[in-house]
Amino acid sequence: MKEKSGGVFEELLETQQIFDDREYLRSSYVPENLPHREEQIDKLARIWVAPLRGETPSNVFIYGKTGTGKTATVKYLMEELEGVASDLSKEIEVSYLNCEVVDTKYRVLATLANNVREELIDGVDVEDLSDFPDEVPMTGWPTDEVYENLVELLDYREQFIIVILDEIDRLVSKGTSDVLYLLSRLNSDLTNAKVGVVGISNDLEFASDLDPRIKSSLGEEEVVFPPYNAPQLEDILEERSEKGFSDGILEDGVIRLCAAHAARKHGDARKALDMLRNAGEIAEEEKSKKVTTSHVTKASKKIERDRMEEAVESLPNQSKLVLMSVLVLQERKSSRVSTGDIYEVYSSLCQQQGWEVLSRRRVSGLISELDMMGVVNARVVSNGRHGRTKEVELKVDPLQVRSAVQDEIYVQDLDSLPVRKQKRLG
DNA sequence: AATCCACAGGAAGCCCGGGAAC
DNA sequence: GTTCCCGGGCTTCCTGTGGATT
Repeated sequence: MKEKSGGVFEELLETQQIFDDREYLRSSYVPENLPHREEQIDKLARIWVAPLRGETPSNVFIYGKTGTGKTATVKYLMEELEGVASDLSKEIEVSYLNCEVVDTKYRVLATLANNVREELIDGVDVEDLSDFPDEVPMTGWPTDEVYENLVELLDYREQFIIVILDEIDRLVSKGTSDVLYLLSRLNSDLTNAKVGVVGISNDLEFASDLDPRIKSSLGEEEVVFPPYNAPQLEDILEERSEKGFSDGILEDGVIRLCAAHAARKHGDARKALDMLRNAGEIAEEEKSKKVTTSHVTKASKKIERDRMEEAVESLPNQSKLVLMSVLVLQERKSSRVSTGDIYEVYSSLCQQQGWEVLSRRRVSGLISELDMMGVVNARVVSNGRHGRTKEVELKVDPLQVRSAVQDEIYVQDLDSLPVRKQKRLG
């Protein structure tokens, strides 16, 4: 190995360092300073100071779209809270659940119980362990027994527990909102401990189809995180890039461009950061001395491409076949692809694969779905006597479609596919 | 003005797999 | 285990429609 020094690694070391520490440029990183969230932080801090004073904290609903800093703000405040609590030797525990993963009544209660149990084991002498309720298995117990177990664990000592339910709207849409009812009245079953519930939702409307009792009890306080505008995003990016990038590596306008892109996409700070980091990575690959706006443009395209590729790959097989039909038709006779054309090609492709042929109605629906995803562009046009149809146009790179689709589908002999006689138009 | 094409897209109901309740 | 229920994918049937053609 030694004689090879001077090779790859040294070369890499000699080139200009783009990143100082790219961790700061990831959206998962929780910064200690959250620009333009002073109002929300202030409001939440007022709520969560309660347990430090020995009072029960109010339950809170937090609303805001993705990338508006909800989770980061809450995590930051919780760290602070736990820090201050241990200074004052108060028992305050935080239990964080992501409801996208923990998405049933049983799992919420079980995960919560096990979290509480773990904290408890850390907090008290190990010899007491035999008194503890058992660990809840991830399946098997009746739900009410899990609940009793949880209550027992919570009440084991005087303490405050803050339960954070991230992506809480997932619970409601899956119809498991009765667990929220249980949580909302948890305090009435407790004597030593007090629980505060924090619900974080991407969906601003989600509370509207919630049982009014749950709504009023869990939503005692509401905090809204509005989307960032472009200047605010710039501030955030500025702050992160100071730590994340080497000094002076960013060309003027790079941050502004990233912010502008993301501001157009609903003020999503996560997207803005991804774009900035990607731009840096592209600059690094190109061994560039600076990160320029053209790197940002490339990053933006790359992100879009990756998104599309993932979308196409994760499509159900039937949809892939429909997409393939659009591709075939477009290559064959260029543009002006109509639903009827697609259906014919689709059904023969289907037979070729030995698959069931879906109905016209369904295929029409699948085309609409592809349209909504942005994989194709479909618009309804009327050709007078020749009827109304959708004109479909591929919106992604044909090569991408090919590579994504070919894993599952082997298309043989495209020339044998039917082509409808070209009708006269205009 | 009336006709009629080639679909769009809504409504209702079927089927099937999986999870909860019995 | 069985039964029940639910949601999603799908079909069938249907009504609606913009504008070239008659």
